[in-house]
Amino acid sequence: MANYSKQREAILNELRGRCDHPTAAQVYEAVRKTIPNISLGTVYRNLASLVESGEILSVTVGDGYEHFDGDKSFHLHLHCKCCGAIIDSRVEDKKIKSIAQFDGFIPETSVCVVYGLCKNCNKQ
Amino acid sequence: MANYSKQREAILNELRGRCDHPTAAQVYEAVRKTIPNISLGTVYRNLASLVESGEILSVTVGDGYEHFDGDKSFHLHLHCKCCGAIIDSRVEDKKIKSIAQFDGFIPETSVCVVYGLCKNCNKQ
DNA sequence: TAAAAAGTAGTAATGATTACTACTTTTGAG
DNA sequence: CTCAAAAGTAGTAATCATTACTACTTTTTA
Repeated sequence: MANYSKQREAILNELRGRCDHPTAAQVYEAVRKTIPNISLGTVYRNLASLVESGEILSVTVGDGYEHFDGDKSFHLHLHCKCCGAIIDSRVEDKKIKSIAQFDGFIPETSVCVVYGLCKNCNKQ
Repeated sequence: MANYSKQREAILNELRGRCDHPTAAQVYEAVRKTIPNISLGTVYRNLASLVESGEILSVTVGDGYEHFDGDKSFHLHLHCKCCGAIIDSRVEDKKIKSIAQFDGFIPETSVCVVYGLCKNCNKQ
C-alpha cells in the first residue's frame, strides 16, 4: 500500500531518534539537514500516513500545533500550561491518578483519547 | 477576573446539558436557539476561557476540530477511526489497558495528556 | 525494462480559529 | 442610585497551520 520513500524513512528516523514531541514544522527543519529540498507538504503528508499506519502518535495539547511522538509505548504527556513543555511520564501499570506525584508536576485536568474501532465499525 | 455574561452561561449550560463532545460550530448552532444573534467569535472566546478556568475540557482526536466536554470527571474518550465517534468510557480506578474490553471497542493506540504546572513553573 | 502506481517539490487554496473595532453590559466605589 | 472603568459582544477581517493540486520523479512489478 505504502511504497518506500527516503523522505518518509528520514521523517520516521528523525522522530525515533529524539525524545521530544516536535511539530510538523520542527520535523521539517530537522529533516532538511539531510534532505535539503524536502517539501513541507511532504512532511505533513508522511506524518499523517505514519499516524494512520500506527507507526507514530499524534499528540495535541491545545497550543495550536499538532505534535508527533515516535515513542509508541504507553506513557502520559504532562503539558505545562505555563511554559508549554510536554513532559513524558511513565506510570507503568499504575493508576492514572498516581501521576500526581510525578516529579513535582501539579496536575489539574487530564484528557485521554484511545484510538481504535468501535463495536459497530468492527462488525462491518 | 471574568465578569458574568449570559452568553458564557448559555455556553456552559449547553455543554453541561449534553453528553457528547461538540465542536465550537456545534455549540454555536445550539446556543443560537436561545441567543439568536450570538457571534461565533463569542463562542470561541468563551469556550477558550472556560477551558482556561478548568470548567470544561478540550478534547482533540485529530479530525481537524477542537471538541469540548462539559463533564470533567475522569473518563477515557474512545475515538473510532472509522465513523469518527467519540465514546465515553469510565474505567473507574482500573488500569488504562482494561479499556480493551470496553463495550466491544478495539483499541489500537492511546494518547493521554495531563494539564497542569511543571516543577519549575510551580516554583515561580 | 517498461508502464502503472505511488511519491515528491513547489505553489496555491482552504477553513478553523483569532484579531480587531465600535458598541453594550457588568461591576463596584462614591 | 449613578456613572465611569473594566469586561464582554457582534460583526467582520485577517491569520496561518494544514491540505490540495500539478507537473515531474521514484518505486514497484510483471
